[in-house]
Amino acid sequence: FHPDAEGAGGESFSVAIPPPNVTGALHMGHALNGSMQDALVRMNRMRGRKALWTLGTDHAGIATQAVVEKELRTEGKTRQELGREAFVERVWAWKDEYGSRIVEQYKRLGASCDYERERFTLDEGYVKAVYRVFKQLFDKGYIYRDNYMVNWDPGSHSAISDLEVENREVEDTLYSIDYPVEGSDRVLTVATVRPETMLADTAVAVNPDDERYADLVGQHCVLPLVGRRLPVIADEHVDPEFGTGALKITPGHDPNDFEIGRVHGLEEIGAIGPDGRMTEEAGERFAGLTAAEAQGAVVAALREEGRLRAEEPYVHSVPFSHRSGERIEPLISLQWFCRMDELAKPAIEAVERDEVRITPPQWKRVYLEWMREIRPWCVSRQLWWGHRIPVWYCDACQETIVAEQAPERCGACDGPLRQEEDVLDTWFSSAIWPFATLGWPDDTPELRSFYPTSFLTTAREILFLWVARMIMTGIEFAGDVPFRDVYVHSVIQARDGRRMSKSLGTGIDPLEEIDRHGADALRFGLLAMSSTQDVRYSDAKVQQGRDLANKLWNASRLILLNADGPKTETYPRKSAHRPQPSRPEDRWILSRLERTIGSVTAKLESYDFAHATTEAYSFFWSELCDWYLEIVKPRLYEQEEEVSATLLWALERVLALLHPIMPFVTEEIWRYHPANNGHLAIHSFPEADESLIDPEAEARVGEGIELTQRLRAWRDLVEAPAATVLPARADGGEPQEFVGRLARFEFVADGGDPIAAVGPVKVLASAEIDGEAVRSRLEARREELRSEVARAEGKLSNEKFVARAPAEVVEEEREKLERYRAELEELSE
RNA sequence: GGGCGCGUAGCUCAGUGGGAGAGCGCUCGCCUCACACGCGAGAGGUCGCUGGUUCGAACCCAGCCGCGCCCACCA
Repeated sequence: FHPDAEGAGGESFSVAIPPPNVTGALHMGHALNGSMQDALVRMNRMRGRKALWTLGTDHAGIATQAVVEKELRTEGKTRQELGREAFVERVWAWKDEYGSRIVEQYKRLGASCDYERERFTLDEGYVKAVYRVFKQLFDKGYIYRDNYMVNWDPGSHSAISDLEVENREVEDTLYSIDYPVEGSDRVLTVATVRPETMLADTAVAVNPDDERYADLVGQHCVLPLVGRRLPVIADEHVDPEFGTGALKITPGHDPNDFEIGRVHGLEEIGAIGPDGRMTEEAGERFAGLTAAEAQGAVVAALREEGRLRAEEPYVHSVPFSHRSGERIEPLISLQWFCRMDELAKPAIEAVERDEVRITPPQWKRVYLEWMREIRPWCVSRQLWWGHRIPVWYCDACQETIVAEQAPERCGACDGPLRQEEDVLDTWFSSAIWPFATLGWPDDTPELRSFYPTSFLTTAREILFLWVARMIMTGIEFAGDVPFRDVYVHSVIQARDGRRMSKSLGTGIDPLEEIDRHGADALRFGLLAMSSTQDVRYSDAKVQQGRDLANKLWNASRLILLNADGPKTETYPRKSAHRPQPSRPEDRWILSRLERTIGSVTAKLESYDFAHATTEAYSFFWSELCDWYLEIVKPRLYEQEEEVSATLLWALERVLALLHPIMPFVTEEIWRYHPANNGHLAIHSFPEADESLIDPEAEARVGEGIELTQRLRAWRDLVEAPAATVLPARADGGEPQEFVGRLARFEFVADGGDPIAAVGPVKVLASAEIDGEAVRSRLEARREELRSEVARAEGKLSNEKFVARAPAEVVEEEREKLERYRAELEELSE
């Protein structure tokens, strides 16, 4: 799993794993995603490509800091008490102890990652890459610092990006509050679900076309409880239909109002602080209260003053932190931002031109639409765990220095420097994962050999958060797209159709499933149930995988213990060589095998894992085991050479074909195969051999199989005892040998009058058969045939059908009619 | 508010213009010397509803009903 870094990118096959959080445990999403990546990595490795699957973990700023802070709390400590340096040391200690857990779990899944090249988003070389990127973006003028409205997460005490916010429906109370108009007895009634934010109001807005208030624009209201004069402004954002058509403007605590405020040059007041408590700006009465407490107090005060016009329940969507689950507090703060528009341009073109192909294709449009309206990215976080932003301030001369390495003193005044306290958004570092893991910014052999990577599999939820950003940084910094293909896979839901989630208790632990059924079973099951649309987790599919592993083992045992003579020598013994059998059944299985190889391979290559797995399954189970092995058992027991060669060859190819999906059991069986000359993981992957495709043998054996099935069905219908061999006569040539053996019929030259006809076979009378059952069976079949004949005749007597349907369809219908008529004729004798 | 997707056998899902499929479950018969995690044979579906296009519709089009997801600054 550790390929040499040599040669150009085109000769290799490389994949960068979506780095799991160091705090994480393997969940079903990892397991599915890992199964897909491993299937393709293993297939390409077997094909002789230099296959690198880079593994690593993400430092996951908020999540990891939260875990360690929780640990501290149980000791009665806080991170503030510990101080930044000691706290960060503590997190590293935690990482050293627990950070490899998820890596070990990937091993249990069978992921063929390069465990010797494991990376971490905070390891030394990676930090260098992050700082280089920050510096270059700053120098280009993309990164800047600004006071701006951000999503403040009171849970993690940090700003978070728009993409880390989720909206939930919440029932709040909508309060209507009267704002008296200065120098008049009129009032403007405004509506709000957050009355406490009124303390930071700096205007009231109405729609410019709203005639009701036209005369008030330019006048002032007086803010109740506070007494501040608020200008009445006109702005198109105000919907005259909503409430009274008057909107309180709180630029400090509402994203909409912030925009309006900037346009109108309004004052921005912060009445709620980063700790979620009211600030001095809220006034003496409220300062220090939590926002929720303040809400109660403000409402009570308004009620007392008679300003509260109405209260009504109101359902609307409210932003919550995806990280901490707490309600977002929009507020203005000084943060670092990254302009995205310039970076987005080439990333849009790359996808438009299919330099990055997105599968399934509908996601291409979703990506493009989002990218075309991309907004600045707030990249700073008020955390301690992460990449501390490489910016230094000189308090003496107000100089700001951005550098990849810590400068000693201020370049301008030689004064002392202090580094920015904030760290970078975790996604800032994961955005450069595909090339930073390969050693960028150094020109390493790995980078030359393995960049760009071959493909990325992902759930759609991180298409914007991660995938889009990797495309942008890849083009900007590594000079090429980070991957050629993006496959957006389905989400595996809980058994009841809900999301799998820890908080809902709906998660299914893949490691428990591995314990229960084996990693191969889980991998098979996940691939079989996956598709492009969401599916419920299916225990049955995993069990199907387990059953397949078992079947592989047992069928292999039958073959390996009997083929090719007694096994006393150690392997490698005799190679499985390409057989050239003469019997139709041998040629049949080889033909079916090669077709399956071609089809399964094509499906794996196009990310159609569900069909690839089930097709391989049904070939192996139904055709190879149920039919071929049963057909050839007598020859196999005699260790006949031709059947041995055919079976060993087929087994080798089936094991190799299935290895990318079920690596453990196939590798283990391979140890016993006489052609073994090393690990199956690096054995060659089968390529469909067209010369073995044999339509003639397929047709001939197909007939035998059909006849066998009809004979067996007939036996069941007439309730013939299972073990009894029934006498029969075949007019016009005896069927293939296996038909009689597998259906338990004995063909005799003569033997009296037939009691029934099953295709070309005449069943003869015998003591075990109930004559009445035979007669009713015959009648049932005649009825079936009469209805088929009627259906075909009806179709063919439709002049329009005959005239307009394609000739071969009409011809097919005629042939069917002939066949059914002939059989009916026969049975009517 | 905009966008995407789904509704097919009891369950979970394939099938996207020419006679309805898989796995599980169910019924019947089999401990047949690889496998009972098995073998053989079956039952089971007006393909959400209503219209339309077509010689022909689960499949294409329109509308309706039900469900899910993503995006979005109406207090």
